[in-house]
Amino acid sequence: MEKIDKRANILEAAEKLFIELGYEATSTRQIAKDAAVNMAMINYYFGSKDGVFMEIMSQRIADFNAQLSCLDQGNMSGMEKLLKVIEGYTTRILSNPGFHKMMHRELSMPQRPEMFFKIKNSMAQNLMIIEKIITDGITEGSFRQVDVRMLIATIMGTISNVAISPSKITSGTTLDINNEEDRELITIRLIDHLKDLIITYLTPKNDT
Amino acid sequence: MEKIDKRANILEAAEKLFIELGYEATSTRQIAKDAAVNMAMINYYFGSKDGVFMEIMSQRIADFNAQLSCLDQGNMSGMEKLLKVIEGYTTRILSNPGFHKMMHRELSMPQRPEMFFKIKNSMAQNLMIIEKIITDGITEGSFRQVDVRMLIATIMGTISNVAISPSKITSGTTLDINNEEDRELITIRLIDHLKDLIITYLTPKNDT
DNA sequence: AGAAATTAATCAATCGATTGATTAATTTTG
DNA sequence: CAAAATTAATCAATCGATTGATTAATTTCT
Repeated sequence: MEKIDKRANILEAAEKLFIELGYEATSTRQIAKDAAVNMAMINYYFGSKDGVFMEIMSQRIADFNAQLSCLDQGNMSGMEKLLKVIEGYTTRILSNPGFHKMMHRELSMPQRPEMFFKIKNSMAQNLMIIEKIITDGITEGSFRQVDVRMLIATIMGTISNVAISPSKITSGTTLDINNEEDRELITIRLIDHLKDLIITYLTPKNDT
Repeated sequence: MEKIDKRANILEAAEKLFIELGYEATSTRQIAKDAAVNMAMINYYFGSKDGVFMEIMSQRIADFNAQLSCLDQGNMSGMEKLLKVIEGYTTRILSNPGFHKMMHRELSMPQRPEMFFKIKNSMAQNLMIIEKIITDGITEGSFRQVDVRMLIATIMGTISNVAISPSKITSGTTLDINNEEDRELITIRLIDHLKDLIITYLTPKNDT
């Protein structure tokens, strides 16, 4: 029988190569080879190399957004909401740092405008969720007055930095973000740090 | 007379294209065209496309390190030192966000190992400067006890995020990091934010 | 100084290799 | 048998690099 899903094979092999080599440096021949599939299958299933890329990105982004859209509910306090969202983002992004790396790379080369805007909009959407929570918190006085956009850059930037930068740099000399066990430890450590940072920074000072 | 420096022209045109399109997507033909130079001049002066890229990166990195290596001196307090370094980094990186973008892109594709390690080492060096300041501050009790590496990820990540992400996302709806005037405003805003954040986060709590 | 020799700079043309994509033929499946 | 899936072979286009020839500038020799 050995019925193999060639379509899925292509997606899997392509994602791995795109992450590793980037879009341009990845050839359709290499994708076909790694997927153990004839070259023409790529165009048969996805129309083009671009089609493969779009499919991968769209899937992951949709998946990402779906898992995060259900985080902001419930009658929690502003701080509880914010910490919950941060924890969700961190866990989600660090669960697949390779894809996050690829996404950022793509965002830094606005060559495929369609994909560029898809990523940008996805980010903007997530950003607005956080922005609303912080702004509301400031309005009702439970948060200090801060530069909201810059604070969001701090949150997102910290997560990205841990996900993308060579882990030997970020997390110390021993941990490797590409190792599953280490990644769990890094994730916990990052969440703890962000919580501590946000609580310390946003909690109003009790003046006399 | 009109003696033009073709070598410099090539470097300038190439950097612009590398930033905009990425290494792979930039053709030597386009570089030659934009530099108003014959194709063969690229190989004549730099040996190869890779040679051009290496030259650009090496120059910028050396320049960057030179400008920053002189920041950590003087008999300032730990906090003063740290804020000074952060201000220096921010100013320097935001003065050329395009290059920073390209550097991160390159760091996410370890295809040219030589360049990868050059960038990595440059970053590691800068990282160690900050780490020492923070660690010393913690030891002597002027800083709170925090996860140093993660805090560095926050500092670097925040700066990178502002430099790299589409500015409409980071800095609000009106500012554009590619506009010179806006960039100045963003730089000031980012420095203010980081100072506020770091001071708030690292200043020991005055318990009862 | 001036002719001769040497080096540096520049060019058009083209190389072989590789790219993404397509075709036409074949096999598998329902 | 007909539709879908798969293959090998091939397409034009583009890639980075190199060639041999030509011109401009510099150095050497007398």
